[in-house]
Amino acid sequence: MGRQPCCDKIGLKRGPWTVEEDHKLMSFIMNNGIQCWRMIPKLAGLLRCGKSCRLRWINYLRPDLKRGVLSEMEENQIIELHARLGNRWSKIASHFPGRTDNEIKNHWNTRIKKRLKRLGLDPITHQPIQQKTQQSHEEKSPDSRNENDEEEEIIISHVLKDPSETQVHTSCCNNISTETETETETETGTTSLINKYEMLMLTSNLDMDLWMTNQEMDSISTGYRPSFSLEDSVNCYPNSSASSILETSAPFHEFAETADSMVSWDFGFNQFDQQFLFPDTMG
DNA sequence: AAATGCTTCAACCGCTGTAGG
DNA sequence: TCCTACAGCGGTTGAAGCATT
Repeated sequence: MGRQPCCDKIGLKRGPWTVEEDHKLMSFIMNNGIQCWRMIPKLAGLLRCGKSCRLRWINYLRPDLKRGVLSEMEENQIIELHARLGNRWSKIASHFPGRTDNEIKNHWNTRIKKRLKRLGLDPITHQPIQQKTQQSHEEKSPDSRNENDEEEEIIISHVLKDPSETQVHTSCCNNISTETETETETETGTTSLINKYEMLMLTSNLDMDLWMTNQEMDSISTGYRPSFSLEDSVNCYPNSSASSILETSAPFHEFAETADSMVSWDFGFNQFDQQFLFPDTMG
């Protein structure tokens, strides 16, 4: 006989998570860690399947998540990594501490894909769509070219570069500006999300000290450091309430200071997930 | 103000590799 | 060795919000 089924799917809740559910899941994980996703909804008093809990934690509740719009540099790095790795979102996400594969995948499908198409590049092969590119260039007289055109050319030449030229890429990314729409249009959503998160943190009776201690101990025992820089997170929201999260949450601030000394950034979420195992706190 | 279309992204679905029984 | 659960992954969906008519 094999294992017990993951969930019978009868009487389980689906759809968007409520604040109460988030609170329950977050409190449980903060205090007990993660050992078996199947057991978590039962132990936490949630009418969800373990898979749903896992997804909610990874994509939304994890305290090290970097919230807010992806930076220009991140976006260009995604393009480069996608050219090298294809649709391997988790691999790509592993290069962006605090970003989830789902987030990057969504960003790719909703923004970058369109951007590349607009630039005359095939989003799958990253090669120019020859006819269209030629045609569009012929249609434009030299006078009609604007700054965006120049910027697009920089991106095209950049994407077509040998992917191994990462160093060149990184420095060149700093000069590439994406569409101005991105910054402002997501501001409202981001602020709302941060406010929700802030409320969750403040209303949750979370043992952050225990959490931080476990993080510290685990990193010592495994030699692994968490992939997290709150400084980076704050940079995403220069005028939002994110900074107030730091101010009102001392453990986070301490964590940020610890994170400042981190050296290695290149590891995946698989490793990240491992650090949430707290064997000493599980029954 | 209402209707319609578009965009975004959280959440689900189904598949795969791995490992337990 | 086989069966099955589990974790993780990528593709897809649909609700909600926003923009346009």
